[in-house]
Amino acid sequence: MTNMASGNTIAEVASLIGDAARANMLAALMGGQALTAGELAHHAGVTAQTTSGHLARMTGAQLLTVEKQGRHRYYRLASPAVAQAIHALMAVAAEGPKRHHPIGPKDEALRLARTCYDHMAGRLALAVADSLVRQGHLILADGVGLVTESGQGFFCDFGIDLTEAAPSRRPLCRTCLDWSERRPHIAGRLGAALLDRALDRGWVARRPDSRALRLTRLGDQGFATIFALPADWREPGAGHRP
Amino acid sequence: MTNMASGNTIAEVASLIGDAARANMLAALMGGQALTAGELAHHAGVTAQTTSGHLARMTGAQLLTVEKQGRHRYYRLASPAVAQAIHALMAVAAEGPKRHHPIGPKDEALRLARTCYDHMAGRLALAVADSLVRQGHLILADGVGLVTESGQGFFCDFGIDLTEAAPSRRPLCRTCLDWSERRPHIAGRLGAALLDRALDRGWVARRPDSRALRLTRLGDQGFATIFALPADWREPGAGHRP
DNA sequence: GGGACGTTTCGGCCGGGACCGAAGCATTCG
DNA sequence: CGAATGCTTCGGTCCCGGCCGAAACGTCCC
Repeated sequence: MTNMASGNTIAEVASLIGDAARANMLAALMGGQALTAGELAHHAGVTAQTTSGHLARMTGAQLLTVEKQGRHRYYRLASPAVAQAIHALMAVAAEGPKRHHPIGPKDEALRLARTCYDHMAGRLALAVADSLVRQGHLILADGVGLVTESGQGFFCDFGIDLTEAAPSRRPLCRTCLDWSERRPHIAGRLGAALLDRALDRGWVARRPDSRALRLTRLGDQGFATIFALPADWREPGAGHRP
Repeated sequence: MTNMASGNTIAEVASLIGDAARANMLAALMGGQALTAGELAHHAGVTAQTTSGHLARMTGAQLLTVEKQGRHRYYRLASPAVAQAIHALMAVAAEGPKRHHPIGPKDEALRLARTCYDHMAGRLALAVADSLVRQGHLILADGVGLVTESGQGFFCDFGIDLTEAAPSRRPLCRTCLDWSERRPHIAGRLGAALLDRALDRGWVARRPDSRALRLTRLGDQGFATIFALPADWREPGAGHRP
């Protein structure tokens, strides 16, 4: 009974995530898009009424935010902190049972390029990160990234303003351990901005019902030239030792 | 019903954490020490039988590890990933309700110096981090830290070998958002090593039943001279604008 | 050996909450 | 306006799991 404070609220949060239906909804929202109550019900595999209750509780606890639009209600994760917590739980869940590649061959598209909350992941994201490091635009070490002098210019040319006086405490460039391969890709504000620009330019497009990203013909060229990707970046092991 | 894989195991993990009694035990273990079943029962405020059940489930799910020693059983967090997940959940729990300093004045010792899983936190840790940055031994930015050339020497002199060819993928220097103040302190392997050395040298000592650290007379001197701490490092706001 | 202590197992109680069917609002469209 | 659609509220069922008392097991000490 020393300091029992703050211990119980983490239990509330965790128990909210600790239900199969809700966890599935949250995992679906890790895609970064806002989803309607109906879509979330579908992801969770429960009826609309049940879903409604779940969503009410999660928004009440500030895990989600709602935005009503016509007769739809769009839900999204309330903050990067929530995404990070879910990510951390996924990491723990993945390391428990010793099945390292049990996910199956089904989702090759996911392994190639997908969204991870608000940034890109998959081999494309790894190739981009490797490339930025190789060109000296980014120093990637020990779980973080630092934008170099030359990087500032590069990202600015690419349409990303990094100077922003940071009203938010959100880190500029975190890294995120990739789920398919085992190497870090770019997350944080920089990661989000990269995804935004790539979507703006039509280099990648979201798929309807999946976190996978479709690499367009335009993007195929664009990434290869601007980021100077190696020819074999689609290969699973590429980039391990340049 | 797109990709429901992996969603349900995170629910299992989260639901394990999502119980008040278990959450209290885990929070207690965030101190980094191994604790006996009895101590954990005390922290959780439930009987020994109940605790036993909880601990069995958590070790079964690889959240905890046990080590039996005589008639005691020592439990600790099974991995840094578990600690990180709990940390992330704490962050979410803290940002929900808008009470920023509700914790109370009681635990001044905690605010001054405490352990956070395996490294130091509190104003002492902040002062150390500030100091290392000021002296150019460390670059702290965007949620990560990089050890500079001069830092390599400094830490080596202090008894920390950083060269270790990293058999573990664990980041050398992560940062961790401090709970009392709002600034980052040093975590990761470097953070753990700093705490170890400080304990070795008798600069700080663990308190019996709390995460708070006691700063010894020796440590008072030691930190001040080796790390060149400013005179006012004990003040809550110190270091904000050097 | 006997007794104290730490921990686990068993059995039973009981409450919270996940779930669904049916009905009630709200919004959009014909 | 009425019908269709998306979502919520209400009422009721049911089961999972947290909790404790009692008792067994293992370990240390005298």
